[in-house]
Amino acid sequence: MADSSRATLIEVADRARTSKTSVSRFFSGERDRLSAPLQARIDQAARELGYHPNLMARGLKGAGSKLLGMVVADIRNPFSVAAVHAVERAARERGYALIVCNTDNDPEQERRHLELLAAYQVEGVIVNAAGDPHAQLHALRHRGVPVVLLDREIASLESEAVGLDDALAVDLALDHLEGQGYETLLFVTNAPQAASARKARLARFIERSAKRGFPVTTLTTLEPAVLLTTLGTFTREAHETPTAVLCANATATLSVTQAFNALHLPLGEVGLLGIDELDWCALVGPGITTLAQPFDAIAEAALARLLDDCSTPARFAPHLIARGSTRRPGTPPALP
Amino acid sequence: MADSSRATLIEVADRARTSKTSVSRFFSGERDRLSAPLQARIDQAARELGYHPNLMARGLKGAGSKLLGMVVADIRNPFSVAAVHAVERAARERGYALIVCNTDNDPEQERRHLELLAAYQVEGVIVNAAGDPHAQLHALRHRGVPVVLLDREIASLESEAVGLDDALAVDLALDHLEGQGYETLLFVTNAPQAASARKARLARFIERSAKRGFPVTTLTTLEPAVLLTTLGTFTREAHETPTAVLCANATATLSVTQAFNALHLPLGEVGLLGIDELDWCALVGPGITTLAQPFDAIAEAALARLLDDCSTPARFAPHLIARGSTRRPGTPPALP
DNA sequence: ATCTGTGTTGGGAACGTTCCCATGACGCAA
DNA sequence: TTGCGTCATGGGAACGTTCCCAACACAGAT
Repeated sequence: MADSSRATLIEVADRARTSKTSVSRFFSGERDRLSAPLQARIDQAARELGYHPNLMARGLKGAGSKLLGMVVADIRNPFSVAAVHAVERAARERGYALIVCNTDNDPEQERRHLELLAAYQVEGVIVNAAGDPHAQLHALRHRGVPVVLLDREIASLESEAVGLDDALAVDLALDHLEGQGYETLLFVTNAPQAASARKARLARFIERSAKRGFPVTTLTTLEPAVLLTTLGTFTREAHETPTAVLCANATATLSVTQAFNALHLPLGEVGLLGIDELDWCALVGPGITTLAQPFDAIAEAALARLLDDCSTPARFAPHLIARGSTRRPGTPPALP
Repeated sequence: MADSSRATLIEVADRARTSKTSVSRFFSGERDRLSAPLQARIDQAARELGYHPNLMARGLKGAGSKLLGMVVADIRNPFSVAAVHAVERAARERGYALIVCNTDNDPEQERRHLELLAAYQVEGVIVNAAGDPHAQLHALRHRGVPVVLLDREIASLESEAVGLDDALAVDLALDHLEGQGYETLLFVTNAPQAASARKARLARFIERSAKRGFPVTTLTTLEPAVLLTTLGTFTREAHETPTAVLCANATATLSVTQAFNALHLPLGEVGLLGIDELDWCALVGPGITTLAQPFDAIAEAALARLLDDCSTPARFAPHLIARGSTRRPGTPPALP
């Protein structure tokens, strides 16, 4: 049975003694237009032949490919993993498959991948941009393929971005750190470059810090040597007031934690708060306080924009997970 | 310019005053069969029209779809992330795109995804199986679509598995732990069930331990409550000899580390070694010793089997990364 | 001068589907 | 009876490619 090597619509039609049109209808949701006996015959014939529609052929002839594309800047980044997971899940629930492409932060790869996705007639693309491939994105858009930007904006397509509310995230972080008694703050991020979320967070930090009248200290590299010396002098110079470090994202949190380790900085006495929750944050020393992103909501919103193009909210609030790294010695645990 | 909304082969041909055949050749690697002036004309016409081949159409007409499918059991598992990253990269280098599907360990999803991939005419499938979808796999195989199993074997397709050399990994772990002076060992894994790698590692641990004459202690759940009590009594009862815990994979390492934390077990004094390297392993206490998998080699081998079907080695040796968690107090650091 | 080979080009038929339109059959109002 | 919607079905032309085969030109060998 089930010689499934290549059953086609026509073979099913022949076996069910009907026409390809009817079989096509049967498999593309117009089943109710067929009489009961015919439906039964088709169903049986298809089952016997192990028939499954060829989605390439379907995609060719105008009908939707039921494919979505997702381009991520670095799939090993925990942020991307969480995002991919959430998006895949949301897509699946809507009957779409997801082609995931990784660019390793290479704009050239990004361009190539976008062209590839276009070539596969995807019905929508979610981009976590590494560069600024506006040519490719506009081409897609112009073809009628909707595009949603995740976490990183691009100047020419600003309106379509979905992601964390960066300003709010920084505000929450500062409120928490201030509430815990930290006064001198250092903001650490990897080079902002084209990544708009990093830029937005950095800008907000500078703006808010200035407004509070605190000295504004930022570091925009994760280069280990620089990080070590900066962190070293920062904590030494400011040691008369409680100091803390705010990390702009998962990558920064990892590097900074490594630096804390190398310098034997006492977590908590020197505060540490990271944007992005990671599964090891609870494990290091007294635990690292983080702001977690609501990925399911973000993914859901991205798909809604893509497919239903109802304009769901685009910016989401993070969730504070308070741990020991922002509890100064002798201070009671923060209330939940 | 670049009204790329839907340029087709024929439009390019018309504009270049030639035939679709020539344009087709130009875009499918037979460029050198065309005279230089013709090539130039086609190139210019295509560029002006912003033409890109429609891969759906190409995939339809027998020619390869240049698509590969990958089904992973849990994309949030660091193992899967590393595997996906390596496979995507290797695939890209060979000119293939990768559809990544996540099953969240649900056999039903797995079946669905395999059927989906078949429907997209993928040219090969890499499966990190959650269940035992042998019907779907055989159907694919029978259709001429090669299948490679990653990390988890399936009884009926045993020959095609690629992954870590589980027995060797356990042996290396035991050698290292023994060399560091640990005598009483506990092996922790999530429930083996259908996951053959877990089973293989567990079996090897039992076999080797028995051969050495040590008591064989294993735990096959990561349920926090059970883990805590087991770990507690294990370290208490055996405290006259140096004890250590061996974790079967990344997930186990995470859970066990959490338990160590909760119980305030001193890392190193109680040994800890995990199979699978994780980016936070260097950060927890004195660092956690791990056995890293050579993902690039594994991915390369998987693709080689898939596409060139040369039978490259199927089992790979892990790489020991010795850290503080397997260094007993008063012992000098292990030699590299 | 004719034959044969090689290199370049084009025409037409697939591939498996969807979709437009045509065909009957049937029931019901005129 | 005729006329006319409605329902169930089928035939054929797309969709954008690739690939087989034919055609032609031009070289060198006979």
